[in-house]
Amino acid sequence: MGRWEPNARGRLEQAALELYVERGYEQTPVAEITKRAGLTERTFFRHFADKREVLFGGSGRLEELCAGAVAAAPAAATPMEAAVAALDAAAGVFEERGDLVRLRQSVIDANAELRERELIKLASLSGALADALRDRGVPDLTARLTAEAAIAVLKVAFGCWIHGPGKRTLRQLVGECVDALGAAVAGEPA
Amino acid sequence: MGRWEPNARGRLEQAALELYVERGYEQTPVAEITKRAGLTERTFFRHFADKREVLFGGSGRLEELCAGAVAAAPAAATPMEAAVAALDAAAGVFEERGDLVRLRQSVIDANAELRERELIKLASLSGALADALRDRGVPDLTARLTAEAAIAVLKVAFGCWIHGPGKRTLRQLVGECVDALGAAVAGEPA
DNA sequence: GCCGCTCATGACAGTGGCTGCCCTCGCGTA
DNA sequence: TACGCGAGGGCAGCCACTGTCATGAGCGGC
Repeated sequence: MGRWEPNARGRLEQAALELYVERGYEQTPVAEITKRAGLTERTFFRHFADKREVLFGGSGRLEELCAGAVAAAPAAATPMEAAVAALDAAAGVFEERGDLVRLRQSVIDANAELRERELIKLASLSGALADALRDRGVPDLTARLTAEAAIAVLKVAFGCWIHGPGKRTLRQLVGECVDALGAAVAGEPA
Repeated sequence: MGRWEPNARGRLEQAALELYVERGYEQTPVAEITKRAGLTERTFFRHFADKREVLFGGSGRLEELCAGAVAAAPAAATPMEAAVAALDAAAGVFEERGDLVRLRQSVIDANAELRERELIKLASLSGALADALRDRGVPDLTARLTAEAAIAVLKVAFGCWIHGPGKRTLRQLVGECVDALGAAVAGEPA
C-alpha cells in the first residue's frame, strides 16, 4: 500500500468518461473530474496534456497494433491488403469493447473539440500506417495514399457500425467499404 | 466615413497572419492581434469563434466552390470524376494565391491546434462533397467513400505541392494522386 | 538503522482564451 | 426629431493550463 491509491491515471480516465456522459464535456470542469478521482487538478495535467486527451489514452496502443499488423502481413500481400490487415486488427479491438467504445463515441460526437482531437488521432494513425508500409518497401506516394484510403474506410465503416442497425460486425463493414471504395475509385458509375 | 475604420474582420485576419508568422501562433496573444488591427479583444471574438478560426475564414467559400463543381459536373460523370472536378476547382483557388497559401500553411504546420482545426475543415469539406454527390443520386456509402477518397487525394497532393520541389502544378499532382490511388486500391503490388 | 535520492502528488499563483452583460454612439428611418 | 439598430468598447469573471516549490512514502546503499 503506497502513499496514494494506485492507478491515478485510470481513475482519472474513468471519472472523466463518467462525467462527460453525465453532464457533457463542456459542462465538466477538470476540477470535477479530479474531485471524483480523489486527486488535484494539477495531477490531471501531469497525466494528460489537456482536458481532451483523457479520452484518447488508447490511441498509442492502437497505432502500435496497426503498425504491427502491417509488418506481419505476408510478404506477397499488396499494400492495400497489408493496410486492410491493420484495419481488421483495429476492428477486433473495437468489437471486444463494444459498449465502452459506443459510450466514448457518443461523447466525442457531441463535441466539436473532441471531434477535432479524434481526427488528429486518425491522421496520426494514417501516418503510422504509411510508415509501416514504407518499411515494407512501398514507395512513399503509394504508402501515403494507401494509408489515407484505409483510414477513409475505417471512418466510414466505423460510422456505419456505431450508428447503423447493428446487424453486421465491424470487420464485415470494413470489407464492404473496401469493396465499395474499390468500385468508386475504379470509376464505376453511380 | 463611419464611426469606425471599415473591414474590421479583414484587418484582424491580416494582423493575425502577420503576427503568427512573426512570433508563432502560441506566442501571439489575441490582445496583440487586436492591438495591431486597432480593435479590442472583445471584438475579435465577435468575428471569430476562437483564436484558430481567424486563419480559416475562407473554408466556407471553398466548400461552396467544391459542392458547386460537383453539381456542375456532366450528368454522365462517375462519382469519382465529379469529385475530381471539385478538387480541380479547389486546386485552382490555391494556385491563384500560391504565396499566401504557403505562408498560411507554414503557420498551420507549426502548431498542433491549428493542424486539428485544418483537419476538421477538411472533414467538413468531405461532408459537403458527400452531400453534393448524394444530390446527384449517388448512394450514401459510395458518396461518403468517394468524398473521403477525394480528400485523401487532396491532402497528399497538397502536401507534395507545398513541400515538394515545386515543378508540377497542384492540378497535375491531383491527377497523379488519383491515378496512384486507383492503382493502390485496385490491389497493385508494391 | 539512518541517509539521501526518487518520484508521484499537493499547493498556489499567474497567464491567457473566451463569455456575459451592459454601455456608447453614428446612422438610417419613420 | 425621435427612435431603434448594429458595430464596437469596457469590464468582470470562469476555466484551461503552466511554472515553481513543497511534501513525504518507498528504497537502495552503507
